[in-house]
Amino acid sequence: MADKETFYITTPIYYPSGKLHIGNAYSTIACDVMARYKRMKGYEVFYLTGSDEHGQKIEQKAEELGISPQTYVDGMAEGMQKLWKTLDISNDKFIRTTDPTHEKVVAAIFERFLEQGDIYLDEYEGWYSVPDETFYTETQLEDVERDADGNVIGGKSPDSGHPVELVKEESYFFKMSKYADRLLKYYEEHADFIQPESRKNEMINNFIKPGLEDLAVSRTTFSWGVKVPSNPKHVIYVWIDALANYITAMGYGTEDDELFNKFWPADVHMVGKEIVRFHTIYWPIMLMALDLPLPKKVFGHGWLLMKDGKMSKSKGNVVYPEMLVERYGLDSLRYYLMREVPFGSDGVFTPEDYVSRINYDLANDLGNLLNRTVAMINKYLGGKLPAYSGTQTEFDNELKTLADNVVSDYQVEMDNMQFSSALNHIWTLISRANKYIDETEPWKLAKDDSKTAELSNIMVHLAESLRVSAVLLQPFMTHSPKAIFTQLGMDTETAGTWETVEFGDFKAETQVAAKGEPIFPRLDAEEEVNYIQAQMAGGTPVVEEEETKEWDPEETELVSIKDKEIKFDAFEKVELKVAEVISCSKVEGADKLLKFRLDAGDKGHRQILSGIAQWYPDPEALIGKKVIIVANLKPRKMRGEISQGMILSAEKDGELKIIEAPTDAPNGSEVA
RNA sequence: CGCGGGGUAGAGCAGUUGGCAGCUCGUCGGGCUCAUAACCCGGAGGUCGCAGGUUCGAGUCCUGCCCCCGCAACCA
Repeated sequence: MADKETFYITTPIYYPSGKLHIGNAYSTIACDVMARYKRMKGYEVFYLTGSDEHGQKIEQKAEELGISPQTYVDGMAEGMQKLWKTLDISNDKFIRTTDPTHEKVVAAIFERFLEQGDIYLDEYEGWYSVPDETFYTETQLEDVERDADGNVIGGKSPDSGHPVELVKEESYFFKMSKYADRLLKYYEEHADFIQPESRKNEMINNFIKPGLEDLAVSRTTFSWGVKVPSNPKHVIYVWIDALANYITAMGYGTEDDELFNKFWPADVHMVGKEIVRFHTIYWPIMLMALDLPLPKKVFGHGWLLMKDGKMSKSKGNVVYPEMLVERYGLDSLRYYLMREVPFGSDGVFTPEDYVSRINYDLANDLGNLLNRTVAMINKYLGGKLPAYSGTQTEFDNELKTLADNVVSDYQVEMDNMQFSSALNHIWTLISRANKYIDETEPWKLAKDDSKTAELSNIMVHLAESLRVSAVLLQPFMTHSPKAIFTQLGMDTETAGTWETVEFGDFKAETQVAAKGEPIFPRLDAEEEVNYIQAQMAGGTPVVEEEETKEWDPEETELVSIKDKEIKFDAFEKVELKVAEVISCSKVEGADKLLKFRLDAGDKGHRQILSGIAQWYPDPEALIGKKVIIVANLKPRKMRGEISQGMILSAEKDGELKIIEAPTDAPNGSEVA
């Protein structure tokens, strides 16, 4: 007996610098659906997710909070795994880049690259952008400045536009260019390596054809990471560390590499479109250098956007999955995400869509179909359902034919990870079944005792439609399919297996549930839309009836936009001062910026730029007002003008209002 | 000429290799009574952003233009 076919699928490992939102849940659920589908079809599946826990940002974040980086990431990793549990994610392992075995293997991989000459040490002059914490190559820079001989003497970061400085730092480099030809050849020979197709051209045209630059793979500016064994002042930089998780998680490079041998190469790396580049260029090259087979597919999915653009806390449009699960159930969330967004392109979340989808698809079509079917079987047949015995009428034939088509169409879509389309197909069967009831009019047959056989046959066909739908829904929904089998009196094991996916495969008499509870209760659309919006806006739910209770401040749930509480000393570092507006005008050629001349008790006046022009069409009206500024913020240039601080404003829904200080507060007085 | 994604029914979207323009919701009308005020049928509603071109035939291919949205510019 041959071994089962294997299937190895991964999510990106998430960087734990904030609370996970619905977008992260989206990637992970998508992988989960795929993993469950493959398991159902008999594959031996390994599903990996995890967290990427090194780097400067983590180091800083932990410092701000006054805890060690390890303590910080421990907490974040725990939170992440709790969320995956809430979402019924069926991952086989959760890899952390701070796992000792991972760190050990990463260090060994690095040393091997060094020995092979793939990595070399150079005291390298690079163009470094401080705010981005990133080095750029000459070809990446924007607004490049050159001297008379054509040598580059300056430029701007392609990410933020900040001027870059020439920094001399010792760094290790990976010779990417060495492998470029082999990589292109791999692309050619494996047409579906990068999906969707459009991203492949983007990679080739933007990065490979212009010539791959060597990649800096170590840092000396921070220490939270894997040290280079032979030169411990260097920390291995993110990509070698992070990407290697896909093989270290399987035991590669250790004595226990059974999993690795069994499952590598990965069948699918699921990634967001922003990191396609690292997974389709650097990762394959690293694997070539390790002499390992390359993954079969990298799928770059789109983003789940909000109606007014990308999710952002200041816009008040962040949706957290926990809230949706708690109020509407997990299956609804998983269904919505997989149905609403055509996989590969971007999708939009709106509360209206969310509620509609639940009501129309889940409550009205699917839930109600089950409910009316079970009710009729009880009412007309005493709850007894005979075994399936083939099609009797033209209506039966049509229904069965459609079901057979759905089963095969479904597989095509699932294999291509077109989850939305797969669900679409399932719903054509559900709709057809609802129509079948109208066509066959069971309530008429019920009045005639001689028609019991006919009636039974109709009910069996309905039950089979529901059962097939439920089988196909199993990767998407972790509760409802079982509830459907149970209400129909079917054994959840035998009724749900892939072997019985065909219409008519389930052949047993059953006794249905005496009273079928609706599996998806219908929602009051208006009320629920309001509820979700209130949650998105920042959390104060619509409950107001607790007025009468005595006020206990300890019980108040403090609503904070930032993720973590800060200690007092972190706040103390910020210096706030009262300043008087001496003059104020729009910055020439800038839409949003106002330029303030301020008396903040300095030796002379200071200038601050603020992006609030939109709300103050008459800047001169601000002259003489007292404002509050952050006085010890590092000055930076904007639009060529220096800005020496920041003016505090109140923000709600993206609208800004300057906070004014009392008019009799002396200029320069500290706000404490 | 910064990069990228788009413009198809009132709204949100599908439209594979060019071959009668579709889906969901809404809307109007009808049917049914088993069911969660659910279900089923039918109608109305589209210059496929604009202008050219290729073709027997273009939403689809080619050329030019217009507009919108992300990102980056300027939001500390």
